[in-house]
Amino acid sequence: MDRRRGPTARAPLSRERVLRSAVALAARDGIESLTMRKLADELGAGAMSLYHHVPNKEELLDGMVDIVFGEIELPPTDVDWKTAMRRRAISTREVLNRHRWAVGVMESRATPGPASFRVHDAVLGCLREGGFSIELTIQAYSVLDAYIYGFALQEKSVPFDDAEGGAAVAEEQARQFAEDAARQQSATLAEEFPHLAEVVAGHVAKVGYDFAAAFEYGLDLILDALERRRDAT
Amino acid sequence: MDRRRGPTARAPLSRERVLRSAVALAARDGIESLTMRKLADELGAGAMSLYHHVPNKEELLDGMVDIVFGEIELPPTDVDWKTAMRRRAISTREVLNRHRWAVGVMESRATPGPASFRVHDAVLGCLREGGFSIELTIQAYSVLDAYIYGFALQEKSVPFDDAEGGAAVAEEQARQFAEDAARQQSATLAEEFPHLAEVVAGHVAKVGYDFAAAFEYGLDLILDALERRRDAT
DNA sequence: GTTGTACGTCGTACGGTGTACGATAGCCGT
DNA sequence: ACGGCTATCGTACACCGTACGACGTACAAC
Repeated sequence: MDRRRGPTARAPLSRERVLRSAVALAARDGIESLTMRKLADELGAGAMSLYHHVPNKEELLDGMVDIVFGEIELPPTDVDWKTAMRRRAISTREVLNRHRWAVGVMESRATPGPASFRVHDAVLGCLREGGFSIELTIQAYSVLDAYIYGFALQEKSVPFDDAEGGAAVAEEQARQFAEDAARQQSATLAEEFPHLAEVVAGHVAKVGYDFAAAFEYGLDLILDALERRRDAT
Repeated sequence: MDRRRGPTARAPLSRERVLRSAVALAARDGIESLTMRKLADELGAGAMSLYHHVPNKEELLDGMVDIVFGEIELPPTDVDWKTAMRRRAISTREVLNRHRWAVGVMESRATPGPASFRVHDAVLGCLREGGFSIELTIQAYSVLDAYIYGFALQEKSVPFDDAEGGAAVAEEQARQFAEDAARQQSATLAEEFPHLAEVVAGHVAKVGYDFAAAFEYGLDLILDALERRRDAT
């Protein structure tokens, strides 16, 4: 059969096309249903054809992660370090939120790609030019990235997106837990975990929880603290 | 055959025993080789027997995570909030480091167990009694946990444990990357990513990288910043 | 002591996974 | 025209989670 011409023609496979299709498939159906066979179907190809453009599934995931890194906005160079880092942090959260699977697969993946190197380098450069010593730059980088990825990790394991949904889910979860507690002889939620109950029932369920706002609050807290460390001594 | 007496006797299965064996197996052989069959072998039982004590593998993982949470030291109540949170944060990092797989499986797992509730409640209580408002307590909890888990996540994806190993690996990685760059027409690492090169070659490779120290530096930075926020207004 | 029943155990089997291997078919330099 | 090269893909294998049903045994009722 002719693979290049005619109405049944198909664009030729390539590493780029394979990776982009994989990202799209993961976005649409979730990472756990990203299968070599499904991915090949998506591309109108046989499963084994993929292995001519990607050595194995591990490296496929590596490549996907690097595509995600490529979507992160580099810290702008025409503003002060603080707003540059702020922009880049917010962009990173947005990207990790758009590709929720990415946080999960980044862990256990030790070989970063070029896009990853690019943002690491830009961030370090931004801090150095902002007047941070090498030691402080390393620390700042460590704290910021830990916070960003950790926040994305928490956010990922929560089944809602907006503040109102947060309130609803919190209420539901509290109700269900109280039910569980009632089923056995144990005390109710409010009795056994009073502080948790106070927070959930007394605040989150009332005003909801805005992830974006919470993220920026913590981010500014860290940025301010870093600035103080930089100006000390 | 007699399963209860004689030299071939074997302790009866139970949810507790299954979970503990699973944690041990994951610690020994890595989480990716934790298989229902292997776990059953480990317990001297058939694979399907496990399903009478655990509904499926997902809930097996949930149970394992809760065992890990149970190892986290609760914030002590006889010291001020700051040292209590410090102790608990360091303990959490140690536990997540002892069970590297835990960070990876926590994500995507949305139903927390009793041990998890216990530490959440204790942390919230510690902050509330430390004089934080409900809103600030939620923020503090969010920032701290994001930092702790994010740090553990970064640490996990690094193949060494101590500072000297860090220096060695950094050097090796830099060398390998330079080699990759040389193989194509592209510039060398130092030319393309100057800030990265500066940090890796100029500092990490020289003095090494001490994860524990870095963690505590960032932790104190955050704790100090939280204290300032609490005392403001 | 007998028997009915419920439960813990496990052999087998099914559908799904990643991927090794070898056959095939089109392209290009000669 | 033709021989190598490379991309494609059908088939097969080992391994995974787990549904199903047979089997042995503990225990309560009689």
